[in-house]
Order: sequence, then C-alpha cells, then structure tokens
Amino acid sequence: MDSKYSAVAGVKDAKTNNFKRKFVNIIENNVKKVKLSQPDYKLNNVHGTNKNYKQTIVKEICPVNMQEARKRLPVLMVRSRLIQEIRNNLTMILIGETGSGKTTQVPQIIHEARLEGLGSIAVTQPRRVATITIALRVAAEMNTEIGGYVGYSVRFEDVTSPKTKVKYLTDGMLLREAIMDPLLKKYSVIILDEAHERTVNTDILFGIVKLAQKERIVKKLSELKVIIMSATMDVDTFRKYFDNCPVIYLEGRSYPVTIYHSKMKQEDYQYAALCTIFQLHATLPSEHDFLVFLTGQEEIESVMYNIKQIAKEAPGPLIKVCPLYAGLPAAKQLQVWKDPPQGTRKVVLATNIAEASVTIPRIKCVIDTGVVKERTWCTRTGAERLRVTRCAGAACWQRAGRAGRTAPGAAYRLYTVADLKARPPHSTPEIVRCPLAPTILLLIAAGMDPVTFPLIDAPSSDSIEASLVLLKELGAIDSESNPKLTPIGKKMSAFPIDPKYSKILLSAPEYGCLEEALSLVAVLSSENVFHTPMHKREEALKVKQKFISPLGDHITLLNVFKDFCKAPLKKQWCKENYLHHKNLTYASEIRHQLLSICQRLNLTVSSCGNALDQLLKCLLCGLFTNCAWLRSGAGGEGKSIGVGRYVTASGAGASLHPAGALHTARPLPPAVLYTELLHTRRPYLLTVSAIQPHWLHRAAPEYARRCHASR
DNA sequence: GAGCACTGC
Repeated sequence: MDSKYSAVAGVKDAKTNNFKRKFVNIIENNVKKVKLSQPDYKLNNVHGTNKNYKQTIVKEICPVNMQEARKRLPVLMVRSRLIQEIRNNLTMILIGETGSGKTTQVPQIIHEARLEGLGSIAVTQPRRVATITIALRVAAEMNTEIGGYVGYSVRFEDVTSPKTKVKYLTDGMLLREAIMDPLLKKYSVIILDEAHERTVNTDILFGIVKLAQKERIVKKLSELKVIIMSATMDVDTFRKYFDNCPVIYLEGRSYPVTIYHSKMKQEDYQYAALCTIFQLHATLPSEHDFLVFLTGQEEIESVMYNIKQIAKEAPGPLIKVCPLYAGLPAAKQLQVWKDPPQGTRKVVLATNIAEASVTIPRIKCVIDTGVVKERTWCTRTGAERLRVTRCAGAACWQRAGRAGRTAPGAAYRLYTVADLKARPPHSTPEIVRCPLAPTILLLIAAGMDPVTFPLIDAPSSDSIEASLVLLKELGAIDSESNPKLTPIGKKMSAFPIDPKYSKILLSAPEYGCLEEALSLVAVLSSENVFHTPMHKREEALKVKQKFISPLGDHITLLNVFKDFCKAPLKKQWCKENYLHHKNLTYASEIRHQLLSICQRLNLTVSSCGNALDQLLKCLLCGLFTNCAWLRSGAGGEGKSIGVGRYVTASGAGASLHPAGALHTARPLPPAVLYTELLHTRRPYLLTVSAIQPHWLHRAAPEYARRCHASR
C-alpha cells in the first residue's frame, strides 16, 4: 500500500513511510462531539444582479411550506420578550447561532409591532449577495413586492422607495449615508448584523450609531433604537462598549458535528491534509462530500494536482476536485454547486471564502488545516504583508460548522487540542491592521473627530497619525490637529474610492486626461484583472504581451480596459485573453459611477490621446508617496543589494515584481511610481510605471522637497 | 524571476 503514495509530488518532505502514521493519528482522536447549527437562508454564491438571477433566487428561497418553516424558528419563541426589550431599551445585543432566523425575522417582528413608528428599519450586512438574497426572502415572506415595504440598497443598485420600512443594505452603504446625515434621521431602528465579523465598516458604524443616539437625545429628536446581532462574539467587550445593554441569546437549530483533532503536531499541513483526505476517502460512502480549508490559489492548485495523482491508484470511489477561491473566474466557481455524477465524491478545496461568504451544500466532512492567509500593514513604510498564520478559535468553529449545514457531519482538524486552546479566541479586528486614510477621511466628512471617535478596538496612534499626515499631504484636510476638510477634501470624500485615487481624478482636468484617469482608477479600484492558472502560465503570459506598454503596468492596464470596452463578445474575449470578465465588468461599473460624480462636480472630461506621460504625471498627484528610486550600482545586470534594487521614500528596499511590465526592461528606469508595496516572499513593487524624477516636483512640491532633503 | 486571503463604497 505504501508504494502508491510515492506518487505525491510537489509536496515538500512527502515521505512515504510516515504517510500512514500521520493518517492514523489524525483519525484516532475523537475528542468531543459538539452540536452545531442548521442552515439559515443565506444562499450560495450567485454572482451578478440581472433579472434571471433574481427569479432563480426567489424560486430557491421560497419553499411552498415557507410559513410552516417560519413558525419553527427559535427567534419566534422569544418574540414577546424581544418586543419588550426593544421597547424598554435604546440598545440591545442579540446573539443567535445560524438557523435561529434572526436576520430575516427580527425586522419583521419589529415592523409587525410597529416599533419603528414613523421612521424605517435599516439592517446592515457585510456582503452584497447576502444583502440582496435576504431582502428578497423577507419580501416574499411578507408577501410584498421587493422595493415596496421591503427593499435593499447596495452599490450600483438601490431597490427602495419612499414606502420602504425594512431596508437591507451593506454596511458600506449605510456609512455613505452617514456622511450626508450623521444622525441617520430617516431610521428609527438600526440593526447591525454579523457584528462578530468586525469589518472596518461595522466597527465604524458602532461608533456612528452610538453618537447618533446621544446627539438625537440632545437635539430632542426621535430616539434611535440599535440592535447588534451576531453569531458568537466577545459579548463582554460589546456589552461594555454599549453601556451594559441587555443581551438576548437565541438557540440555533442544529445538526451535530463530530470533531476530530490531530494527536500530534503536523509539520506540513498540506501533506497532512492529503493523508486525511485519502484515509477518509477509503472508508466513507461517495455521497459524503469533503471541504478542505487551504490558504490560497497556489496551494489549492498544488493539492489538487496531488489528489489527482494519488487518486489514480488509491482505493475508494471516483473523485471530483473543485477549487474555490475568490480569484477563480465565476464560471469555474460554479462547479462547486454542481452535483457530481452518481458514485463520485466531490472534494472542494477552498480558501476562507467558504468560511462565511458562501455555503456549499452536502458537505459532510470538513478538513481544517487551521491556517489562513492574512494581510497586515506596516505604518512606517506603507508596506503590506501577506502571510500564513494560524486562524483564531472562532474561525476554527466556523469552519467545523460548515459540515453540519444539511445533516450531521464531521470535522477533522489537522492541529492538536492544545494548539486550539493556545489560539486567540477572536481574530484581530481589521481596523487595527489596515491603512486608515480612507476611513479617517470618511469620519471627518461625517463631522466626527477621528482622534476621539469611540471605537471598540482603537488602531495605534501611529497609524492614525500616519493617515492624517497623508490626508494633509493630499490636500484633503487643513491640519493634522483638529482637522477640517478643505474644499478639495470635500470633493474627494464624494468618491467611493481611496483618497489617493480621488485626488488623481480631481487633478486630471489639469493634465487633460480625465478620460484615461477614470478608466485607470476604475481598474485599480477593482480586483486583479489577470487570471494566471498554474498549468497554463506560459500561454497566459504570451497572451498578455499584446497589452504590455513599455511605459509600465498602468498603461498596460489601460490598454486591457480599452480593448475590453471595444470587444463585442466580452465573455469570450476575456476567456481567450486570460482576463477576469467579472472584475473588468465591475471596473466598468465603477467607471460609470465615478464619471457621474465627476460630472456633478463639473470636471472637464477630456482625453490626452497618445500623450500618455500626461496620465503618468497625473497619477503622481495622488500617488506621490509611492515613488521608488533605483539604488546606485544596482542597475542593469548587477547583483541585487539588500532586499531589492529599488528604495522607497520611506527607505524600504523592494524589487520590481517579476510579473510586471518593467521587470525585463533594460536599463531599469531610475525612478518609478508603484501602486502597492507588498511583502510576500520578498518585498515587491506592484503595478509600476517609469517616471521622470523631476515630475514629482510639480505634482507635490512640498513633499518632493522634504523627500529630497531626507534622501 | 514569482505567484494575491476576504469584503465594501
């Protein structure tokens, strides 16, 4: 039996002899059984918002016995208590496991009791797709048209009317509304759902609603009820933050999930995952689908290759492997929801996209590596870092729960019980590990003081300071202490994008290149447009050549976008060119939105034609802090010094990323403009264009002087 | 000469 496992390829230290041993260790340790919950209404990852999509959803989420199913929801058992608590308190916390029905039922309960009075009820969600599907579900349950009493609002799509009393919206949308009206006067009840996820937007909203409650009392306006809803969370922290408000716990309806822990520490989790997959594969019936949590595209592709190799000789049914990560084109993601042929087992290899964002049916068995790829930010150099870390306890439980959505299941954890206990219970909230300039600009625009603004977990003062300095340099605020928006800052905050990018758009008329700047900023604000599958890398790179500009990556992206707009059959064209149709479509929607804001601000939209250096100079107006200079003696074919050939304004060393357009350029440009400084294996400059050093003096004279003095 | 987790306006 051992010999067949020598087929393991591409996995480090894949030693045949310990395959069996590890495998047995993982399986023997039935540590404890826990009950986890049944599914809620959140639907699968259905992308796009066209008409077909909505019809499909309505069909799927409205079973004939919907009213019967509703009656059994745990939340309805506490209905009268809930109404009473809401009447008596300004704020409350509702803890409910998945399947308790809180997201769909609580707003209906409030509306049926007319607790919202003359105002309306807002329910926030962190994700677009969930926002839309839940709103459709609730409209169906209330037997009304969507956009009537029940509506939703997400970016690019507002399906509400003056009649709307229950409005589902993304937390980002409510935040945008708060800029226009920080007291959120049209709402009498605001429900912040999925609070445990602690996204930047929800964290900010906690503070906004808290201040709005107080201010409304001071101004003798109608009161604002706030309900915080969450699965599991650090209740004490939240309670303290919300002045010891009452907490109601809801039971979830649950299927049991049996948890198995590894007995000993696994040195190589990829290898351990493969061992576990094939151990289980040999014993479990083929209808039991597997879900394996991994960290990224490369890892998923590598494990997929190994599974296919081993499966050729391993005992057990046929295997269908489905990769699932956000960067995978939508058409390929859909494979995950297709039932495999009779007698074939589906093995889904997913990133933490499968943890909360999407739900896969029929998963009976979760294999959890216990790791996640996390992005952190360095205040001093502005460098971001992607690294694999052990995920928090809450994430481990969330992953295990994915096995018990439709029936009892099992979760195999490739880490020990001691390891689990040593983990932090919750992950670090996003707000303490990301760049803050966009958030701070938004707060100032909403009339808040970013320094005293109440946050549950405050970022370091260094981080806040760095963002204020940047906003001052961008001309958005007048001073770092007691900051007020400048006229430019006010315009910048009108754009739903990073302030560095809105500054580019506002500077573009001066360079006569707003046409091009809009396209480029839209692409930069979207996701990566290139898709490079491992096994077709050569071909993908060859196809990419036709877009590449000697000026660098920015013009290359512009070329891609322009050709995309001209292409008659866009889906087909994207497939042929290894481009993401979804992300390019998204970019063109963003461009449309940005254009209408520019027109509202009376900016002159003109094209610079072939004078593309105008566009690069314009980019520098927003990205002037992102310059790097070639190290002396490091040009041409010379050996790299330190960590890279370029050095940034903050003194960080970095190299041009090998996938970039300028990587093979010789001689290397003496100065470059980069969009991102990302540390993966080494620090790399991403999305880079060549610039003339003296351009910086015109784009940001003050900054250029300081920068020159310190270099 | 390497590879980018996940959301959102």
